[in-house]
Amino acid sequence: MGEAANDTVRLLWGPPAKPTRGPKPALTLERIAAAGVEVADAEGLAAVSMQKVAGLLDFTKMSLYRYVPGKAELIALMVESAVDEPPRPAEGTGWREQLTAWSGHLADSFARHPWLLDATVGPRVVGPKELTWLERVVSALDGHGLTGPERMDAAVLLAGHVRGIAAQSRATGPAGSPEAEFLTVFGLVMQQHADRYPAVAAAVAEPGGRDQALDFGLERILDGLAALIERRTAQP
Amino acid sequence: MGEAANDTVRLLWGPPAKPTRGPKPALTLERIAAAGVEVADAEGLAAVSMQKVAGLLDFTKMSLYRYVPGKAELIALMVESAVDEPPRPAEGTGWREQLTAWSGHLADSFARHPWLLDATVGPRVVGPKELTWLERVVSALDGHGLTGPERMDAAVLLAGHVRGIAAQSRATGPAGSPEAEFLTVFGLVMQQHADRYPAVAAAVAEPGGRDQALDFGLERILDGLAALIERRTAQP
DNA sequence: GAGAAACTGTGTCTCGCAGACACGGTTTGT
DNA sequence: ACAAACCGTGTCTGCGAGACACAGTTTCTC
Repeated sequence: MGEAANDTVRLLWGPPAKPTRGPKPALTLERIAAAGVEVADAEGLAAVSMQKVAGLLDFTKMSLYRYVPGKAELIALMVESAVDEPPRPAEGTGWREQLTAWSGHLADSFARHPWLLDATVGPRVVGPKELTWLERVVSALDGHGLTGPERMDAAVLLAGHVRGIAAQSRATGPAGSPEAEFLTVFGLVMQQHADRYPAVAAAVAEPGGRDQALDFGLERILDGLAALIERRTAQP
Repeated sequence: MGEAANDTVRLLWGPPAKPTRGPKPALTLERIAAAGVEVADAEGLAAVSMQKVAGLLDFTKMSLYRYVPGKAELIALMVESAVDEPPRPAEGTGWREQLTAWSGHLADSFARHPWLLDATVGPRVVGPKELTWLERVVSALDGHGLTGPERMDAAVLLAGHVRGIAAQSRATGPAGSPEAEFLTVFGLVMQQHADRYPAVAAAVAEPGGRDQALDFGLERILDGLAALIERRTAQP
C-alpha cells in the first residue's frame, strides 16, 4: 500500500476536498464510479479500463487522473458505490433472524454485481458502506456472551460463507447460461475419473435440490453459534 | 471459457501428448509451472507474465506458447503445481478430526502461496490435486446420514471459510510486516468514526487472542454439522 | 485592475503486456 | 532423400497504466 492507502482513505472517507481556484470540475467522483460500475456490470471487472470509463463519460482517459490517483482507487470507489446499504434490523428480531437477513442481502449484492468478488480480493481500504455491513453483524451479536474478537470472527465467518457461495453460483451460472459449461466440463471429468474420486462421484450422482448451498451453510453456522451462545449464557 | 476449457482439461488431466517428429522439447510443463510459482511466490500473481516466466528459464516469451495455449492455462498449471497434496486421513479418526486436519492443511497451502487466493477466483477448470481435496471432505462425511448435495455443500462451506481466513490473514500480515499498515489504517479510521460504528469499535477495543479466527469459525461449522448429523442418525 | 497561483482537460510519450504470425533450423517417418 | 511435423525465435500489432508538459480558465492577492 504505502502512501496510496492515505489517498484511498481520503477518497472514501475524507471530506470532499474543495479547491477554490481554477475551472469548475466537470465530473464528480460519483459519476465516475457509476460509469465504472456500468462497465463492470456489463463486461466484468477485467474490462474496466481508464479508457473505457472515460469514454463512457465522453472524456479522455487522462482527465480521470484529475479525480482519482489511479485505477486501484477507482475500483475502491466502484465497490463503495455498488455495494448495497445493509438491511436495517427489524424491531424485535433476534440475532439469528438478523444474521439470516444480512446474509441474504449480501448474497444479493454479489449476485447483482458479480465483479465484486474480483474487486474485493486482497488487502484494501474498506469504505463506509462496507464497514456498515460489518457493524450490523457485530451489533446483532452484542449481548450474547461473546467476546469482541469472537464477534468479529463470527462476522468473518459469515462473510466468508456468503462469498464462497457467490463465487460458486457465479461459476455455475443460471441453468442454460454460457457459464453452465463449467458444470458440463466438471461432469465429464468426473465421469472419466470416477474411480479416483468415488465419494465426489457418488455425491454428485445423487439427485437433490440445487441452490440450497447458501442456506445449508448458513444454518450450520447459525446452529454452531447458537450452541456457543447457549453455553455462554448458561454459565455466567 | 468456450474452446479454451477443452485445452485446459487436456493440459491438467489429459495424457501428455507425445509428438513424434521434430526436435525434442527443451522444456516441460512442470518446469514452466514451477518457474511461474517461483515468480508468484516472490512478487505476487500480478507480476507473473510470460516474459518473466520465460526469462527465469532462459527462454523467450514466445517459446512458452509451444507448451501452453495462453496465460490462463499457465496459471491453471501453477495452481495445480502449488497446491499441496491433501492429508491422508489417519486410521480410525472420526469425521470431525479429519475435517479439522483438512482445514489446517488447506490454510497452510494458502499461507505458503498467498497468490492462490487471486488465482482461484472465478470459474475455472479444477485439476486432479484440487479435486482430491474435495474428495477428502466428501468422503469424510460419508455414512453419517447426509445427502450427496449436503456433503458437497459442507465442503463448499469449509473451503469458503478457510479461504476467508486466508484472505484476512494475508491482508493483515504477520505483526510488523508492511501489510500490517492495513491494521493501522483500519484503526485510525475506526477511531475517527467510532460514533457511526459503535459495535465494531467496542469489539476491536476489547483485547483478546488474535489468530483464533480459523479455529473459531471451524468449531462453529463443525458444531453445526454435528447437530445435523445427530438429528439424522437419531431418526432413520 | 493586473499578475500570479492554482486548477482543469488534453495530446503525446514511454513502458510492459498478450498474442498473432512468419521464418529458419531440426528431427523423424516414409 | 525428402517431406512432414515440430521447435525456438524475431517481429509486429493492439491495448493498458501512467508520467509529463501544455494551453485555457478561474480566483486570490497586491
